[in-house]
Amino acid sequence: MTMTYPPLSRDGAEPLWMQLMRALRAEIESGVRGPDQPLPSEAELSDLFGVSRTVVREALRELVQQRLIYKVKGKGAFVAPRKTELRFVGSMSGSADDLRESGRRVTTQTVRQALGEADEREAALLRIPLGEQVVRLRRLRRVDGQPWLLVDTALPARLVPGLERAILENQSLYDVLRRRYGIEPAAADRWIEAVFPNREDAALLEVSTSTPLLGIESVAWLEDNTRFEAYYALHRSDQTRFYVGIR
Amino acid sequence: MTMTYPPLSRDGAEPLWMQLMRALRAEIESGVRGPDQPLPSEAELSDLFGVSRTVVREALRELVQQRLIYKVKGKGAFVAPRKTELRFVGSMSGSADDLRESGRRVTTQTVRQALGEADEREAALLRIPLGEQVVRLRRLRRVDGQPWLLVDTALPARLVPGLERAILENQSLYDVLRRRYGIEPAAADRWIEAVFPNREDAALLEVSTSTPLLGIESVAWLEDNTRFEAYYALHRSDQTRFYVGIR
DNA sequence: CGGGCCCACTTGTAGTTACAGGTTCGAGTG
DNA sequence: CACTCGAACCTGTAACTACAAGTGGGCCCG
Repeated sequence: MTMTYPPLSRDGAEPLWMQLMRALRAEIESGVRGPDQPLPSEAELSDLFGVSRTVVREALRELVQQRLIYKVKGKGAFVAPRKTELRFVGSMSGSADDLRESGRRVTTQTVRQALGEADEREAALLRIPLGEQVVRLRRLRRVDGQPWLLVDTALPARLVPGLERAILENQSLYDVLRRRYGIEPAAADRWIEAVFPNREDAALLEVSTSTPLLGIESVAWLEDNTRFEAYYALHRSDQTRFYVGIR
Repeated sequence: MTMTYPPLSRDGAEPLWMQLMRALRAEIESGVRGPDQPLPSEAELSDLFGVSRTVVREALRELVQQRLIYKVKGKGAFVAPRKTELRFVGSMSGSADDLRESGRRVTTQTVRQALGEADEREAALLRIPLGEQVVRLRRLRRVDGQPWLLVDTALPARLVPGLERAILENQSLYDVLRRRYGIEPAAADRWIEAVFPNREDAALLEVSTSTPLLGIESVAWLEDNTRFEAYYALHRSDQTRFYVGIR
């Protein structure tokens, strides 16, 4: 299997290791090498591409981190099986859609809806400058009349002009984002913790301040890595549980 | 701020970069450097610890990946803001593998390990008849010495003969399942809730019975839909949060 | 006093060498 | 024939050098 590789450019526009990483990734994703098939050794790649082992190792390190390959000391580097790694395939949506399908009556009440300036936490999560305009939403979601979820959402105003005036009652925010702003979520990070609510949140959720709740922080982004939404949700888990599927 | 660092051991038991990474991480997590405060430059660290810049860069790279620091070209490395947000990557595994990679000392203590007959919950989750033999495990996982996770696992004895006698201390259960029984997890469902521990569990986790914990129920299955594992895990979330990446 | 440039310092990239430690496989030995 | 042991090969760790490229402060000049 003697592949012909495009030569690497040494004009300094792009690091050698990145070019090499791309070349190897393209080859792997093309499927030329099956799962668990070995890549050429570092020394061989070094010769093949005319670069130092430093560059080769840097490129392989990146591929390992992307979980496209794995390395075994003393043996070599191998194509990782299951190109779609097992991951949490959670409801990308704010869960409204899923619940609706289950035949329950889901209502969403907007408690607050306003323009504001990003505080430190929002700026960090959304990767925007401190003080940049954001649309803030505080929404209470009920299922069959019972308080379920209290969500504080922040979105960069630049991405969603006019959202501070949109009617969101009983709508899925993700639906609005998709239809009105063409926003297609690509991925998200979420952190889940067990917390107590403060007095105000407890009142809205109709629980005592000593009821343990799920606190869920989330940041979601587009294909191009633009962060478009950050939220913190308080989830009553005394009646139901938060579901995560992994496929 | 002239810190006194413990000297690095050169006996080869642990790579220099990992020792250095640990030393820097301990310092950062102790809080002596505030958020966005600069670390010593690579050259300074090199001198301070008497190692090459190679070792320093390797250690810093690891800390960047753990999101404890960030680097800016031409300026330096800085303590990342956001609290001690220890990373807990959720993939398929029981989290042991992921944590181990982050260079922390993960120990697993088997509190109980026995054969038994499936109760109603286990039978329903595993889709086996009531009373069929199951292997039950109760394991306590510590990270850097601190109790982290208490897991009650049930597996159909038919699928894992002899597991009730296997030595599981400090091993990843998923590793054992894979190597010894050829079990390859294909998917899983998980439900997360916020709960209080009972007295016994609280004692094991070294928290009070009024500390809110994450309760995680999980059932995992093979490609052919055979359920091979059901567990309920209690997760301390006062020190770290449960992370879910959605891609 | 203001502006621009240079220099010192920083991280990033790339090359080199050396050796440690794990894996594989075949030659030689009992 | 089985078994061992070493050679060859692999990745991991560590050292060194060199230069590119970004940052920031201070000095000099107009």
